[in-house]
Amino acid sequence: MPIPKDFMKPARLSAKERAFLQLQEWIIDGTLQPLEKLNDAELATALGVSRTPVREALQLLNAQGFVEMHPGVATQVTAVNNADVEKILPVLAALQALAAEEVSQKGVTASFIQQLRAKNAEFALAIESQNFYLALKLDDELHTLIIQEAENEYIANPVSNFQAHVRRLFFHNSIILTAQSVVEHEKLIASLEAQDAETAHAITKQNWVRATEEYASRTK
Amino acid sequence: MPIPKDFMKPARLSAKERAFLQLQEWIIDGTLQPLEKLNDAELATALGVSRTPVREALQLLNAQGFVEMHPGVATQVTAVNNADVEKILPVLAALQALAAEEVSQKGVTASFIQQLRAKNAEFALAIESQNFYLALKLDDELHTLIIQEAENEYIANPVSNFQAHVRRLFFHNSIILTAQSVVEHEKLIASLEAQDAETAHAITKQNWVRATEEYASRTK
DNA sequence: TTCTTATATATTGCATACATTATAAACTAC
DNA sequence: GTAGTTTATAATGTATGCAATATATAAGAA
Repeated sequence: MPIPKDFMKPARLSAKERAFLQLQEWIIDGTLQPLEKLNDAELATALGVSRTPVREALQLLNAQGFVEMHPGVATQVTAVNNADVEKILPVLAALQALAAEEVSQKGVTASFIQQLRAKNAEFALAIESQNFYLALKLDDELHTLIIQEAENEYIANPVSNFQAHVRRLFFHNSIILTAQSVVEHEKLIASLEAQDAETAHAITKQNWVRATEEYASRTK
Repeated sequence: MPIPKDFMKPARLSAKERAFLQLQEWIIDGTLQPLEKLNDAELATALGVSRTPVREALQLLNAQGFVEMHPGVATQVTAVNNADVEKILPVLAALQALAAEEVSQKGVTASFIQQLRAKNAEFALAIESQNFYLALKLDDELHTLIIQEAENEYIANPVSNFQAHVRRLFFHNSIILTAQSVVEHEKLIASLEAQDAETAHAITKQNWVRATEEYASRTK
């Protein structure tokens, strides 16, 4: 019986990876608050490992913009500026729109379209039941499906980083999702199906731009 | 006499930062060839430091896509796929175009426009004298000026990473620059001056898309 | 011979001790 | 009392030793 390789991999995570994932989660969900001091020795004992893997994880989080390092002074969680919604979402929109455009040009299979529709149906249910965190997660997954299809890691990597930042903004009450997204998703899927790259691009961008504007109007 | 803060900073770089910058440079300019094995102990002695800062630098390079790590086996320089030009440039174009759009909407000062024109003049000279590496560097600097003006680190960070990858592709003879860019830059500057966001966006995108197409046509 | 199993080796991963740096407190000189 | 200097402390940065892992080699049994 052939065992899929991918199944074996997650079995053993290195201490560094565990530390990274745990700290990132804590920063995103607010367990570790913005500007909170991160003493590596303290974190090491808390995570049951030595300082080395903790420091390595902190440096990666620093590269991702979740942690600020001041050599010889302190390491701390970065601040959360709610106004950053207006900085991130346009970039996320541009990248996701580019992916949609590329996928549309390449052409798609029927089963891929079916996957998207299924995910959008789940998304609609989550919105309807006002489970907004689940909705955000499903929205991410829907766009990630498209990005994986684009097979462009230069899009996929920054997008996955931005999604993490968006999740943190969500936990700090900076983002809202509405039923309007369900309609937009369906339009997006239809344009992919019709290989209409221009519309696919436009709709994807509109999807996040609208969210940005909703944020802006709420804060006025 | 007030000494500018920024002047003091580069004076002392940590061993990790020195290792990172040196290794990145070596990977970009081909001193360290694609797929070359990177033994951290070896690199440590070569750089006159211990394994720790070297390993930290390698992990950052891994996050940036310059290094591949296979735990317990080997660490090596990532491969260079010349076809990646067609993956990176559209993304770089999309991000730089977004920056140009934002700057255009915000409005610009006369001195900023003057800076851009000066840089483009240098760029034109470099192209004319067929100093293509200098030209690439000046092109980067021109677009970086615009990106700094946009004040959006979610654009600036991935772009600076992509520029590093593009420089590596240049050293592996995957990219060419032509005098056409000089004309496009001038059009871009004019559209920024006129606060024409749409044109600024379109020109910036065209600037790299054309380079991509030139690459594609050369490889056929 | 061929497949299996030990074993040796090389590499990365982790833990810990030490060095360096930056800040704040205490102390001295004026 | 205040300014400047010294000293103490706490944090990060670096070096080194050891552990764990993966691969290749060699040995042994079928």
